[in-house]
Amino acid sequence: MKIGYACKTVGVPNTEMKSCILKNVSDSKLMDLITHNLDSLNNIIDYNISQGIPLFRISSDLIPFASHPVNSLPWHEIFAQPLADLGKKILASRMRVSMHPGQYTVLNSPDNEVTSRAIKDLHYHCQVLDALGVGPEHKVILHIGGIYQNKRLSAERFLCNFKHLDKRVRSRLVVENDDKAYNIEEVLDIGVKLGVPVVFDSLHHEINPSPAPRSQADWITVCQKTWQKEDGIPKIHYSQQDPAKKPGSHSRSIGIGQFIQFYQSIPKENIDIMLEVKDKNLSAVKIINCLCGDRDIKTLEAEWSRYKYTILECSPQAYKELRQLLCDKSQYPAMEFYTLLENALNSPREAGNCINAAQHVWGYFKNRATTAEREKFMALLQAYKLSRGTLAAVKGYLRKLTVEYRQSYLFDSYYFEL
DNA sequence: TGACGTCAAGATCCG
DNA sequence: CGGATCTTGACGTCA
Repeated sequence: MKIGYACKTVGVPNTEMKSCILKNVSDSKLMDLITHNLDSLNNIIDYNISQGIPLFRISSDLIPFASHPVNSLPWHEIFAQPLADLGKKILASRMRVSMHPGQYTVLNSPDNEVTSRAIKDLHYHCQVLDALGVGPEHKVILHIGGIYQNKRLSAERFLCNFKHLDKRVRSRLVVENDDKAYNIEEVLDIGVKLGVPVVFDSLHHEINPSPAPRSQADWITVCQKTWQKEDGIPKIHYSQQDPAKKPGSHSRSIGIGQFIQFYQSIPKENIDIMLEVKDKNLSAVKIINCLCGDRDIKTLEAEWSRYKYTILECSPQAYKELRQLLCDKSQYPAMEFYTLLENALNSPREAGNCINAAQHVWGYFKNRATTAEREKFMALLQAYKLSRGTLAAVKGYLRKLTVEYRQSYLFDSYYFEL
């Protein structure tokens, strides 16, 4: 079983995808952006390997305006070598990758212009995976689309348009239930008719369930049967509702307790789980560390080193408890560790604790900073204390010092992200 | 016509 | 001038 995350990282340097707006597009701009994005993707892959994250969705932003007429670059040829090298690295580490066009790629639209753009976009996504040289088990995930007053006819239009896609594209496509229009039963009907694998999305299913009285585990089992040998291990999407936001909004992090409850209810074999969550790789590492019995305390210590200043900000009490939890080097208390972390991160932050944490971080610089830097930090901190300045300004300055003085321990910390 | 989702790019404001 | 903060963009559907 593989656990992974989608598109971007949190707290990993040099991994961002860059783009530009349409009116600023030029060949040279696109060349720069693609060069940068491929470098970022390479850094993401390296990070995934270093953390033992075996499943990853590549961002559609990799090639800006890829399926737009404004991009006429033969990027596929120009960047053939770096793409092939990336693919080799992915395969050598046994990582599984995927891509997922967004809600605006609609194959079943009655508007021919829309479907024609969708076809181009699907072609682009497959082209990336082809250029990487990865097999057909590295998938492109697609939703069915709109309803247009008649779901039956709209589903038939999907079937018809799908059958006209390139064979290469068809061999990579999988379909997924969405949170508004097509529930899992309807997607399964389409998937079975086309011989296309179906991805079960847990949160979409909770919001837009099929009326049929089946459990999530049952639907997953049915979906698993739509995956053939060449499609690889059946995959599902898992996410949790953000309690403060509208239905369908992904949670800040994956609650480990709720995840384990779900995990215990589903088939353990023959399944990969893609997490969709705001804290991205952080939740993936958390889940993997909790499911992996053979990791040791050093793994948690490395995690602690990245979370500690944020925890100090949230709750000095939790900070103490977590330090104590990691004292016994013969244990591997992953569940307790992450449960404590989650509780702390979910608690509201008090200014006093934030100031305390900032002063701890300042400790890295106080013996090497110039007088001007010291005065600047003190001024920002004082302004925050008096509600005349923001914590963001204080932390922004600490981040700047972190880069200037190359404090790698802080640079790898989530203090500036969480 | 605007909300929806996404979040960096771009624009503007501020000291 | 640099940094902080606000607005726009790019996509298609639906109310």
